[in-house]
Amino acid sequence: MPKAIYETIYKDLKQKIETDVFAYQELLPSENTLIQTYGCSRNTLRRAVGRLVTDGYVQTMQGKGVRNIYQPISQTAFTIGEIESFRESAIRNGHHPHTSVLLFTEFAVNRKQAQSTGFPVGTEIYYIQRLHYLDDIPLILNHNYFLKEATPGLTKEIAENSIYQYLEDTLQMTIVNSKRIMTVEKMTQIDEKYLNMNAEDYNCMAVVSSQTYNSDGVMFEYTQSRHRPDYFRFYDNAVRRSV
Amino acid sequence: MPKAIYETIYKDLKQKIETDVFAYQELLPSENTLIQTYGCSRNTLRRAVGRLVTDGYVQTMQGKGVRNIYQPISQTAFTIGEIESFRESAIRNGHHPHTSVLLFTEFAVNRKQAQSTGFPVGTEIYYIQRLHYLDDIPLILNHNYFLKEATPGLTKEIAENSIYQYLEDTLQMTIVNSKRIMTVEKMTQIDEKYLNMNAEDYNCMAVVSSQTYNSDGVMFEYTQSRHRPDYFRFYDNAVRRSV
DNA sequence: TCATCAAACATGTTTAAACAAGTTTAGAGC
DNA sequence: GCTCTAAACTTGTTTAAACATGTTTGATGA
Repeated sequence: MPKAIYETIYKDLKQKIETDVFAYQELLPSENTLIQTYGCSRNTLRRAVGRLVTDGYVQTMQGKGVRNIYQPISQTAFTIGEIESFRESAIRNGHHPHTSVLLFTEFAVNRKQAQSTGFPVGTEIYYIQRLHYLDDIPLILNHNYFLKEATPGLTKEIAENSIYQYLEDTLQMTIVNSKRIMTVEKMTQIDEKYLNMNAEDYNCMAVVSSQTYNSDGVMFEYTQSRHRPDYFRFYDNAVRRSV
Repeated sequence: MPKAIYETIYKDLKQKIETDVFAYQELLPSENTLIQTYGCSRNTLRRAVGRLVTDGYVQTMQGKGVRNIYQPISQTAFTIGEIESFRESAIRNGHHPHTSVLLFTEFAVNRKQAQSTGFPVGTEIYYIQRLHYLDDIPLILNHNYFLKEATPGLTKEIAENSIYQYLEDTLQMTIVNSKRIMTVEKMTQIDEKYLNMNAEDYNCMAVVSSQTYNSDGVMFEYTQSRHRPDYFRFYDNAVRRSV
C-alpha cells in the first residue's frame, strides 16, 4: 500500500490512463484542476505527473498542457525501469507462471566467476539454476548467484516459488537498485535442451545480466537470464534532456 | 548549456563521481553540506541527486546518507534512458563514428508498413537506409522513417552527418520522448551483406525499434536499428519502488 | 561497564508562495 | 473582418519552512 500521497495520485492517474478515462493524444486536466480533484499541493501533483512522464505515459508541454501518449503494449512484455520478479511481471500480464529448480547448490566463487559476477574471489554464494515457464512454455533459463551472507536460509523450496518474496517478507530486505546489461549470445546445448530450442533455427539467446543492490549498498545478487529469442521483448522509454 | 540550477549541480556531481572525487561505496557529503557548497535550496539539490539515483550513480539511504555506487562501464556501451544519436554516443565514448547512406527515398506508407511503424496508411515519409560504422567496422543497419510534414528539407547530405542535429538546430524541433522495444530477430541477407556477417556463425540480430515524439506530441520518426549481435550492449538501471 | 534514551543528524514528504516562460483567448481599436 | 495586444491561462524553476522517519552519537544513570 502506498503511504505517500504522490504515490496514490500517480497510481490513480496511471490507472485512469490505462483504462481510457483520458483519451490518447488528448490533454489531461490542468494542474490546477487536478490539484482541486486530489486536494493536494502543486508540488505533490507535479511529482506524480513526473513519474508518468518517465514511464512514457504522458508528455508535458510548457504553456499547453499534458498530453496522454500511452498506447497499450502487447503480450509477453517485460517492461524495463522497474525491478520485478518473473512471477510479479507474469501475473501482472495475466499469465500463469511456473518455475522449476534445475540445480540448487552453494560454493565459493573462483577467479573466472568473480570476473563475470562482480563478487570477489572466495565469496560464499548460493548458485541456483531455474527454468521459468509461462503458460507451460519454458521461456527463461536463469543462473542466480546470491550472496550467502545477505540471503541466509535460502532453500530449494523457496527458489521454486518467489525468492524476492522471501527476501522482502521474511528477511525484511529492501531491494533498491539493479544494473542490467542486455546482450545477444550464442545458444548453448544446455539452452537448447531446457528451452526446447533447435540451434538449426535460432542459434542465439537474448541475455540479461544484472547486479542487484540492497538498501545497505551491498550487491547481493548476480543473475544471468537467458531468454528464448522468439519470445523476448524489452520495453523502454527514453526522455531527451536539454543538451 | 544548462540554464536550470539543478541541471548544473547534477552535471557537476555526476562529473565528480565519474572522476573519482567521491570514492566508490563511500558516502557523498550530506544534503546540508552540498546546499552550502552550491548555495542553493534543499529542493534544488535534491532534484539533482534524484537524477543521479535514476542514473544508477548513487543510492540514497534514509537516515544514513547517499552512497556512490557508480562503476565505469566498458567499451561499446549504448546507455539507455536517454535519447542520443549514434554520433553523440560514439563521440562520448571516444570512438570515431562514420555513416554511409545506402538509400534515400520518399513514399506514402502502405498497410503493411503502417502496421509496423505506427504511421497511418498514406502518410508521406522519408525512408532512409543507413549503415553506421564505429572505427571503420559496420555495426548498425538503420531503417529510418521520418514524417515528411514534420521534417521538411531532409537530404541525403544531412543523413550522412547527423539528422538530429539538423532537426534540433535548423528546424528548431524539440525531441522529447522515445519508446523503444528490444527484440532478437533472424539475420537477413541484407544484414549479412552490409554488416560483413556470416549466418553460419551468428544467425540473429539485436533489433531496437523506436517511435520518437517531438514537443508537439507528434510521432515524427520510426526507426528500426539492426545491431551486430557480437557488438551489441544495452545498459539500464532499474529502481524498485515500494509495492 | 553497559544499557537506555535523548539529541543531533541523515534523508523523505508535503505545503505555500513567488517568479519565469510559453500558449491561448478575448477584447480593443482600426 | 482583421490585427494587435493584454490578460488569463498553461507548465517550469526555485526558495522556505515544517513535519516525518530512520540512524548515529553521546551523555546519563544504574
